[in-house]
Amino acid sequence: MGNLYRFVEPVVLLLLKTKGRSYGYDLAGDFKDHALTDAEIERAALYRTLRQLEMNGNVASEWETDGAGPARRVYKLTQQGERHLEEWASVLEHVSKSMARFVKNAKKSLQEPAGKERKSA
Amino acid sequence: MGNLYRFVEPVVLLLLKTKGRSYGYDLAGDFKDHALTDAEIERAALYRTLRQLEMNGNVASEWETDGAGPARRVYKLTQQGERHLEEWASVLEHVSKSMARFVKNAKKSLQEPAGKERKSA
DNA sequence: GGCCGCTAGGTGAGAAGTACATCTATTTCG
DNA sequence: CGAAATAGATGTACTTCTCACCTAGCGGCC
Repeated sequence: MGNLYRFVEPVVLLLLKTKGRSYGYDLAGDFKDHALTDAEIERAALYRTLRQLEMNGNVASEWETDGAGPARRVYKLTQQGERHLEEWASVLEHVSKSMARFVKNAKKSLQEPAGKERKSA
Repeated sequence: MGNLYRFVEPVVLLLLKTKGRSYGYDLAGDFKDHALTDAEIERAALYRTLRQLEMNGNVASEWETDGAGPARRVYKLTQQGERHLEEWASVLEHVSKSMARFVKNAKKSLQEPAGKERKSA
């Protein structure tokens, strides 16, 4: 189904909520487990999503220079971001149910052995 | 979540499967009931989706000039289209479950009264 | 007849979103 | 030193989406 930035956003929000604080490279690793798509490709989406989330006040970041390796931009959820996650959850709950309903109907229709869809012949 | 041609496609496929045969304007009416978005906007998506589906051999069309009003381009599902619907069903089943899982986790995380996400203070 | 409104199908074009490649820099390890 | 891992980011061509807009047939009504 492709990458869909729109779906990267809620996952980032949830990961930050459960992890408390994290940074891009680390989150990229977690995405590999949640694995809905290519990890290679998510990277660009991930970094841009994080910055966009910060622009909108849903996360806040600060540089962390101590510890090993290059500096990391560490993010955490703001209160607004938490509300945003709630919104996402309710949107996705609705979408999920719609899809489940669709699947149920599709399966039912497909089961019918070339019946219903004949042209009233 | 916007319009998403990608989601117009499976719904069209299913509608054609259950209705047997139909045309753009008629399908647009059905979308109003499935009502996830603006009916005004779906229109463009719908017509383009139908043509694209035909290009890919998932539906076949013919003009119907009899009956009242302007001519209609009437579509029906091909066998390939039926398989395509099956594929969609299995993709959406998976996505639906992923989303449900996400929602469950999000709710659980959000419930915790400012617990887990503290910075080990 | 002239006009409105419903039915019907369609397109142009700018905005938004996406995919992939590529770049910089720091640190660690052999 | 040079390669690999860590870390953050962007350029850009491409696809998809949105919205406004267009053509045309037919029915009814004044």
